[in-house]
Amino acid sequence: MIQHAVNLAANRPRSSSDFSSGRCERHPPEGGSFGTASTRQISLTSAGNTIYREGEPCRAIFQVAHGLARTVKHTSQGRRIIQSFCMPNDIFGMSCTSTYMATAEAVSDLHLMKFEPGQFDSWLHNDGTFARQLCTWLVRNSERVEQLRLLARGTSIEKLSYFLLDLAERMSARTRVELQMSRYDIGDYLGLSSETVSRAFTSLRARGYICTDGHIVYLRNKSGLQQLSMACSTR
Amino acid sequence: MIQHAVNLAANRPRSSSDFSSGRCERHPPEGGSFGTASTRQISLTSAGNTIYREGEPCRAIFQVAHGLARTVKHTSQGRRIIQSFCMPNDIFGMSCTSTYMATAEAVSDLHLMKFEPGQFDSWLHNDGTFARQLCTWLVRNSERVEQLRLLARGTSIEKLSYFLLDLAERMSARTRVELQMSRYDIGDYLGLSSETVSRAFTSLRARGYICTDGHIVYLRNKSGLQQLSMACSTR
DNA sequence: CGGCGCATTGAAGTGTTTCAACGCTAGTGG
DNA sequence: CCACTAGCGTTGAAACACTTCAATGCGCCG
Repeated sequence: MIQHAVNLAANRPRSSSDFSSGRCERHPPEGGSFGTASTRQISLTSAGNTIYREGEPCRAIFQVAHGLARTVKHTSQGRRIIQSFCMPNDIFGMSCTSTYMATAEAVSDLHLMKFEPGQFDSWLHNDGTFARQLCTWLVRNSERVEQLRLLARGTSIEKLSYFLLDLAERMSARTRVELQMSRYDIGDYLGLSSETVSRAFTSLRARGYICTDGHIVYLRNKSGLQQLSMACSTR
Repeated sequence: MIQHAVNLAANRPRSSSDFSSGRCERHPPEGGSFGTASTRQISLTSAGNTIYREGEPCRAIFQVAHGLARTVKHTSQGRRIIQSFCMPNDIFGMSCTSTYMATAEAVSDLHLMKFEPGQFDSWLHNDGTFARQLCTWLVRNSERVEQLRLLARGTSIEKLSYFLLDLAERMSARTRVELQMSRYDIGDYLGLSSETVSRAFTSLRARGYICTDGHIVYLRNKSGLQQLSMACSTR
């Protein structure tokens, strides 16, 4: 069934969920865990490297241990969309076909846990707790992707506000957010050009909502950002 | 875990998959099925009715037997987004919280199968085949939602072309598609205003790619439509 | 028959993209 | 060691697409 690959890690479950240890927000552990020491392999990848390409047979499912990965798709006409940024604990590489549905790349230097795709089927079939955790993860993931669709009608500034707040939350950061990705990446994630993203940054800076220092962003007025992002979110 | 509600039925699995009978595209039945006669209840709802509202406690998970439903969300500022159109065999009403994450409404007169949400957990926990089918469904659903995100950068005409082809495929229609939803619905699904949708229809009509007769659309040049939709899809 | 909702079309306004230019930084090779 | 190059971020200006507001026509239903 779930043989392997489509990206699940589109978004990490909010706040403190930790799939690999069997914990899940609002759903405390009930035993069981995502893989065992014997099935895990840690691999290192450096920034810019491709982990796998869309269409390749799935040889592994990954979970980020450290660093940032992205999964990307290209339309037939060459437009690029970033499907997800994968942060520590995020899973990617699952699919309901036998090939990867997106390309995965290391944004920064990366520590990855690797799982045998074949294991998933048997865990799913034999371990009820695992199955429920995975399904919860999948449903939550759907919700996050849906949230991204809600952004569709918003302005670039609203989208960027949402993006920054979301990033801060996923990184468990209060006000200091390190952007490891480029403006192009952000644009391809939010459905904007890199120039528009840049202008949105400038605008938020001019309003005093954020200030930037290289790749670090300081959220100076979170409630202001929240108000902006409200326009395109349900929270 | 999956207690009940977020809409899963964002999109029905491509072509002939039939979740309820245990069949799934590319994944033939392996026994087990989605519910049994004893757990099913058929309910009827007429066009325009609300099936449940966002935020309500989930009392049931639904599968469309006949007709069309939609699930909608509203941003904090009142913008409406249609999350999914649910066609026969589509499932909706699942969530990883105990409340519905979207509102479900009947677009046309509707026959629904109702399932006890509590059952899901126990099936998931005890029936490995059910778990794998559900997870496959969820992953496939994620892929479809991702596809909708790919549309983000396309023009209104490209989006509408994709929408019409997708609808035809889901309805197993060759060239004759009955639109049960309004221009507003289509707009809120594709992230466009109803006027822009209307203009896109006019444009496709002018090119001779489609012709319309009331709520019926005839696809006159499918390869032309495909070429247009290519810009914002991966197929 | 009147009223209402939906579809269509026009025109003006707005936001984003595209093309272009420039500064900055980091990495490279002479 | 330093110029050189390449890539990224920023900003400007023009072009483009979509939205918004407005008006009209149509079909349906009470």
